[in-house]
Amino acid sequence: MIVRKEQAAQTGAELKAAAVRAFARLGYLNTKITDITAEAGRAAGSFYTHFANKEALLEALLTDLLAEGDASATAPGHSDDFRDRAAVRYHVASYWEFSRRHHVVLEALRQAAIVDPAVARRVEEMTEPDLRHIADHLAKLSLPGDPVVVATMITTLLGSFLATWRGGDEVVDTLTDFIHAAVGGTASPG
Amino acid sequence: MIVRKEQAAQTGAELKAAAVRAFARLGYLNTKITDITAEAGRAAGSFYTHFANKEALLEALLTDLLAEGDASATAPGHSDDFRDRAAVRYHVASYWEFSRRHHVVLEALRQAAIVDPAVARRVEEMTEPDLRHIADHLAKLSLPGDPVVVATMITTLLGSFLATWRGGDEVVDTLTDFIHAAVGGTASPG
DNA sequence: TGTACATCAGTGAACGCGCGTTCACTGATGTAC
DNA sequence: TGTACATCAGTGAACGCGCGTTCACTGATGTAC
Repeated sequence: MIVRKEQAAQTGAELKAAAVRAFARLGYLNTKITDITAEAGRAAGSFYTHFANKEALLEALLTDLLAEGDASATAPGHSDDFRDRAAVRYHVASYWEFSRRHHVVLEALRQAAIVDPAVARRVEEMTEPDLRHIADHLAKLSLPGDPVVVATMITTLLGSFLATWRGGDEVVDTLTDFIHAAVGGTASPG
Repeated sequence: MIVRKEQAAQTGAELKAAAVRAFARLGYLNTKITDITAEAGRAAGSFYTHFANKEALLEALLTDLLAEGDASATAPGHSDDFRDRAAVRYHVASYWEFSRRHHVVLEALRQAAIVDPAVARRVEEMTEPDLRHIADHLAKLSLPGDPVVVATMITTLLGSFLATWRGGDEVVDTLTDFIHAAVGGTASPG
């Protein structure tokens, strides 16, 4: 039998889920190890059977997130001409959906990055492909500024705006219009 | 004589200046009281002659910042029609200049806000007039979205982008073009 | 299948480090007369 | 102006709280024979 291993994995998963709930309630930086174990209904010491420390748990959550991201990443071919409003909307909507699903972990990463430069670098590396992706799309347009700078503006705008905004889907359209117009897209009838 | 009082005020000012240097080097959240006093070349206990705690010192820095802000706030009349590129640039440049001068304190406030909801509220209150100011300008335009939402996008973009970007003045122009185009301004020759 | 021993997830009290904060003390500045 | 006392900024060692982390212990699961 391998019941014992499965039990342990299960407890580890429960601790991660409890951590996400605790982070959502208290914020990553304010969450103590005992907040997590209490949320999971376990003893304090139990935490260290599964994770070396709070940062290692966050790393595990990041791994889960990236695994899911990769699964849905290479989506069906989409237009990459940002003069086309639909192309912009596709990207904004993807980003929005991802942000909405994972906002607790993303916010936790942001907070961890503030205190720990190593995490900051990690988050940057993680964000870099997105940036490159968008910059590549932008390179085809005739922009007033460096494509990388404009791409940084767009990801910054999406990242921090979606992180804080507690609105509905109409924001996706407003963001789309904003960015579409900003990169010189043709006016849309809608 | 009032030498003693002056001396104390002087030391208090030195501690604030040392704190800003320490925050710049370590980040607000990572800075310990003794980092500040060491930076100022004083004993640890000296701190409490001037401030109740680290947050009180930050509040003092905020007061200084607001005082300076008010002094230069009501600048000579500027165009408030955002279809006019010069009007947009004026606002972006003001924001940029302010951000650049005070980025350490602004970043410290951001960090403090993460850990303490009371500070978060304070920062929001402090930012609110700016938001209203911009929203008012935008209300005159025919935008695709709610002016307040668009204004939030603009301040979010400026705030977080300028906070992280270590570039020169050419960014002001890129940001101006980005925002100007986004709010539907007419194309500019420059 | 049963017994004796080994392993290991989980427990929770205790330990100890880091750091904010205090406090008895010093020496210089201010005040009273 | 001089003396005696009061005040107060500044010192730095010590205190103590909060919390991350450890560790001896338990009881259940797994293994050997």
